[in-house]
Amino acid sequence: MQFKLEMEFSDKVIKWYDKSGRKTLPWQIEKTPYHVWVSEVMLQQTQVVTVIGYFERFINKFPTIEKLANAPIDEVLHLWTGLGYYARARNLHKAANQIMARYNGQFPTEFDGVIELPGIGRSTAGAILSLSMNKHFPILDGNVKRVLARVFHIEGWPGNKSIEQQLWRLSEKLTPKMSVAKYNQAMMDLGALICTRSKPSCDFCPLSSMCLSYANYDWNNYPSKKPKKDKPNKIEWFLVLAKNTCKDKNFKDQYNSVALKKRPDNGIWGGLYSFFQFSEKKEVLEFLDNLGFKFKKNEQIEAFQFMSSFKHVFTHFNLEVVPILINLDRLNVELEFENLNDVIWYNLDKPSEVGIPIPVEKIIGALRNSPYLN
DNA sequence: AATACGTGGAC
DNA sequence: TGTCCAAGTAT
Repeated sequence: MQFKLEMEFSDKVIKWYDKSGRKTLPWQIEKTPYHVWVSEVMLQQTQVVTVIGYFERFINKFPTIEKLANAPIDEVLHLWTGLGYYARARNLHKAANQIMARYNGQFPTEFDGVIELPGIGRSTAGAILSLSMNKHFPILDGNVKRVLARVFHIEGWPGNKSIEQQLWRLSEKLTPKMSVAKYNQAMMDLGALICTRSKPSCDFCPLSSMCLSYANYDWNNYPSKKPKKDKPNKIEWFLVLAKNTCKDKNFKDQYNSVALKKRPDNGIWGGLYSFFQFSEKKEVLEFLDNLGFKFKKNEQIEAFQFMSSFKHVFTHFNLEVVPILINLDRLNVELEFENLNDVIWYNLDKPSEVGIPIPVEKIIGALRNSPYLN
């Protein structure tokens, strides 16, 4: 009895995929473990339309696991700039090196070996093994969760451990022995194209005849919403130290450069290059003092140039960014950073290939397109 | 178990 | 304009 329902479920899903599923996304052309791996990681919490360009640039730059493993981490993060969740890029790079060391550059083919790699959890491991090797493993991404929660009326927020466990059991039970690759891809496509978050296209859904949410017209209640939480507001001063700002094109060796510092590998924007950041304004002055950078009172006013502040929204807090520009040329001083680690002079005309957070990109863009540095 | 981790699409 | 949340994982 149960057996029949499961067969019917996967059969309908697979037949729908043959007619209406996606088959020509960039990572579906050569479904190697490497391509599927990179795409699955990029697609974590990120929409397909955003990923496509990043995937193509990434694979073009790092065509093999070996090339990725041997690349400098800054280059990897450069290709990830703007995609967010930068730990994914650091873990990808780390995992590539593990694959070189442990598996001679061949992507592991056993579940235990795959899930051991940093940045790969149960769902991503299942996706790689099924999509690229047709191995029998279930997946449970946001799409599958939504489809299953609606069809079977699974109550509760899937972020809740026990709810997630229920969904995993369902996914295990429904995943067919045959055609796993097609079935898993079909479930993701079904969630992305038909069983969408809002206004699902139930008229075109192969599962409508067995869907409890369709029968009750209550798809909006499944899956349950995430509990709301207050987002704190934070403010951060970005110190923009600029030098060599001569714009005379006939004068060689004159560049527009700003100082950027590599952030620690853990925490927000880990491994990316940002301006010196301070949560208190007075810390900016203390920092300059410590560099031996003494201001006279009136000099300070001339030296500081407040650029337009702006808001940047994260998942878990709102950030107001206040860029403070100091044009070192005007002060006729030279700051030495020899005593500071991980500082680069980022040339606005010849950008370094490093990872840059979006707010830093915005400030750099403003410098390029405005008279700030003239 | 709950929280940290980015950015942008959709409505 | 604000809200939700997208092919999740690590700690």
